[in-house]
Amino acid sequence: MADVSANDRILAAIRSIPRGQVAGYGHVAQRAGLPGRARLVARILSQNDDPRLPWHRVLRSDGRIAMPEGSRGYREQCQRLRAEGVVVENGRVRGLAAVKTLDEAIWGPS
DNA sequence: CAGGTGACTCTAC
DNA sequence: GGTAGAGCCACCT
Repeated sequence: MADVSANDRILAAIRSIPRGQVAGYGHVAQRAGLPGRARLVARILSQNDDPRLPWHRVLRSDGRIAMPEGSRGYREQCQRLRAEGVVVENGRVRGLAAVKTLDEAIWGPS
């Protein structure tokens, strides 16, 4: 059990996302040491139970909300992002490119 | 063990 | 920028 569960690593990666910032599933997965497991991240979030987990900061590679429009989580995510200063337009997030550029500035070039 | 599903990603048209 | 097809991994029936 010496290894930390991938689940916890993913949660930690999401937790390390600064407020007002957003990240992609693939990005989070890679940061958690699980390249290509973006689907796993999605599953974790769908099963997660932690209300203080900034899951709303996790978006798709297209910078879009990762759920059906009109869904309850969809509205919640959109509202929370706006509350943090993130610009959301038509289910899409603006400034995603800036995030990609700052991704190394946030987590470090390693 | 096989088949189906999902808060995904990539490439091609 | 949108749509379509294939690839991917973990979980459920």
